[in-house]
Amino acid sequence: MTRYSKQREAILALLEGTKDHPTAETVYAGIRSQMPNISLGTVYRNLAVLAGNGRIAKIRSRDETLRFDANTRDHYHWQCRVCGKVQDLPMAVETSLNAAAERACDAKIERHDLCFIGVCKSCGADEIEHENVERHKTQEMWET
Amino acid sequence: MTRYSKQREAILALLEGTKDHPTAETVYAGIRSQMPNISLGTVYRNLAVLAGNGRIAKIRSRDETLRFDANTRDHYHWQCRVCGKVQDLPMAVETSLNAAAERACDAKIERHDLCFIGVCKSCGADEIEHENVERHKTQEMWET
DNA sequence: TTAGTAACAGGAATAATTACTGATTAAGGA
DNA sequence: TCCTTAATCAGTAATTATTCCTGTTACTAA
Repeated sequence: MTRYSKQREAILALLEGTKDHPTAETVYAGIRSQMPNISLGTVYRNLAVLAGNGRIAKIRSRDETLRFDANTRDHYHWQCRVCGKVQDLPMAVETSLNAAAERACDAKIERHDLCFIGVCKSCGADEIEHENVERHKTQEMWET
Repeated sequence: MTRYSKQREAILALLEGTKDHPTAETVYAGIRSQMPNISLGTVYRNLAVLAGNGRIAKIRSRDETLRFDANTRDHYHWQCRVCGKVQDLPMAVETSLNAAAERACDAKIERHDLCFIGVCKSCGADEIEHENVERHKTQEMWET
């Protein structure tokens, strides 16, 4: 039986009030300003409870730690590969992909997670040319 | 300067010889059978080097730890939400999605990671009905 | 050969997350 | 309104995944 708790409400409210996808640690920092002695364990526990309820979604982008999102309507994300920022993408979900995937494997496909990788405008501005590492003969040999 | 090493070669060979997407720990266990005193740190370091080279790809599915894949051609994955297994999906990559995404955000989109979620055949067989948790009035109230 | 340095094994350190403990407190019933 | 009980809490210890450090080994180029 899930019971009301001020802490859980605050966590949900924080997530609903942001367009970001904060990590557990970020949620903790945010809640602490209004509830100074909440514990990190409580944040983790409630994120798990809320995710279990389907009130929030856990998302995970490449190389990143777990992030949370109060927008549980199925939607896509994109991440800047330079600064690592993750954002919602206001575009329609291609549900037809699920059927296509199901044709290609032996499973009942229910949904999909899609994250685009790119470079955001501000990072693109000062992006440095990719280093063109000189490859040594030896390396080429075994790297073939 | 990247230099030849037996350990790195073994790690790459193991990844190339599997259709799985092993975790670092799994790679470690696999290599240890043929090279008993390789260290876990070496596995991590070489996975990072190989991923840096583009020889392998890091993949991350929801709720999972990092996994590695020697197939660096862009391709999709699917994961069983019951047993957690991750597999390749033999279907074409929808590169047109990148352009669609780019229209929806202020960034240069380069690629995308797509992972389908479903239930594999063997898990589907013995899947149990989702518990229909009785919601209490109080919970409804604050959960609205 | 040998100097230089990438890579190694082993282990310590860090980061993220989960589990435990005893104290609180919401919720339903007397 | 007052109890009972179990969910939740704060605080902390433990675990897990990953990275970093140290002294040693062994490719490579000269």
